[in-house]
Amino acid sequence: MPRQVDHNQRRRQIAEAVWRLATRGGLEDVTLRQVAAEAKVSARLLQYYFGTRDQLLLGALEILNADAEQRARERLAALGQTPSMQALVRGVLLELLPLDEERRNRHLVYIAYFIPFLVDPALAKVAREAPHALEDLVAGLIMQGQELGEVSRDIDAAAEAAFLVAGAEGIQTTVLLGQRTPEDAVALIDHQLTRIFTATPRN
Amino acid sequence: MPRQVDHNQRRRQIAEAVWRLATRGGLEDVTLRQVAAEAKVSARLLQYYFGTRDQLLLGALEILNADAEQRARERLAALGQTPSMQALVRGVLLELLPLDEERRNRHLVYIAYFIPFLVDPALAKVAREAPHALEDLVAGLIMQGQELGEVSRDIDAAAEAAFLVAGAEGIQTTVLLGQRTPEDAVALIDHQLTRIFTATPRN
DNA sequence: GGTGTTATGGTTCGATCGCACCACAAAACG
DNA sequence: CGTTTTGTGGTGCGATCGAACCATAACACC
Repeated sequence: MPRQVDHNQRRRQIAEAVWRLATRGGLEDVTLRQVAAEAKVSARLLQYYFGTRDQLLLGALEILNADAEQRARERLAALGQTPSMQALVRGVLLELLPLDEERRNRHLVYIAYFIPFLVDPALAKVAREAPHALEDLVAGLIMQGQELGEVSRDIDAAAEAAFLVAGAEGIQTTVLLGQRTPEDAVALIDHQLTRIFTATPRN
Repeated sequence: MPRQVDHNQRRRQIAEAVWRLATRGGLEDVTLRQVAAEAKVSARLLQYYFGTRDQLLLGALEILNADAEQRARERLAALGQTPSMQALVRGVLLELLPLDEERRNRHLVYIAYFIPFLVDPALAKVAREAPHALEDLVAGLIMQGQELGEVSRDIDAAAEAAFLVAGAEGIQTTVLLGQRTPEDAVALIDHQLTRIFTATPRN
């Protein structure tokens, strides 16, 4: 029956099984047999599409990252043509929070991968760039806010951006553990945002 | 040769082996045989002192938590008899940062345990209390700072405390990944502290 | 319509896993 | 001094792991 199948779709189907297992029981539960059963394919297919187990884990992560990036872009685009800098920063930070099943699972997968990130050089390279890019993005938005008069000149954009991103990441953890509701998490973010974005746009 | 051995020391010796393996390769590398080899005891001893593998993981975590608590108390006591509220909050937050090998490894162990925390009810109970207690502690210190005039009355103590703890936790992650130096991490914390603790003590 | 390539299922192997079980040495106790 | 308790090593079992291997059905191409 072959040759009419969409390889990307197959890889995605398998990758999603990896995510589900990783969020459910950590990386140690991501065995070839379990993935095969979860994805409802034969174990042989995993080898065919990804090769070894390490390559499977890496491949599944890359697909996840590509997904996350696209979804973030979509959500930011949904803010409209001329959003305020505050709304943009808010959108970026909220992307880090486990506000829906998709984002929750994504962060669980990242946590499951964390230790390998520190050890395996191949994985480390994948992780190195993203977070710093986020900080720079937020810092740039705050500085634009200063240009537009939405943010006081007294604010240290870089320092505040770094702490905002770090804070969102930390809050994410508490939400995952059930120590805080998503609503409280958003409220904490907004509390900091209203502190930083005090001035009214000069326009 | 038995009966003159210190059980607590033996358990600690084994627990330390668990930590080392967990920080090195995640929980999936913490097998009974590996732990036995790392702790330089026979595999049989693990069963004798901890029982099943799950109990071993849980026991090792409890020892780690007890350690962390005692070390934190020591470090806070080292601040002197009448430290300022700002210094106390700083001490608490810095405890969350991987500033030395001990704290770095401790946080790596926590990350390795994170997924099981969400799944296994026995582990979940252990984790549930600690972080919230930290937030309450910091919030209390900030409110004391308001009483003493170190902190403006306009500050929302609870919200700031939550964001400080979350921020410290998020910064910890970036330091572990090598994206930020420990010095930068401390500087970010201090930047927020000097914002909150503006007023001079009324004496 | 053969022929080669692509996609898939099934099976097997050696290693390793958690854990139960057995043997025994040293101390404690009567 | 004998017996019980406590601490330790070794070994074996059933299950499962990752990965290699074999077979073959469906399509592409000529």
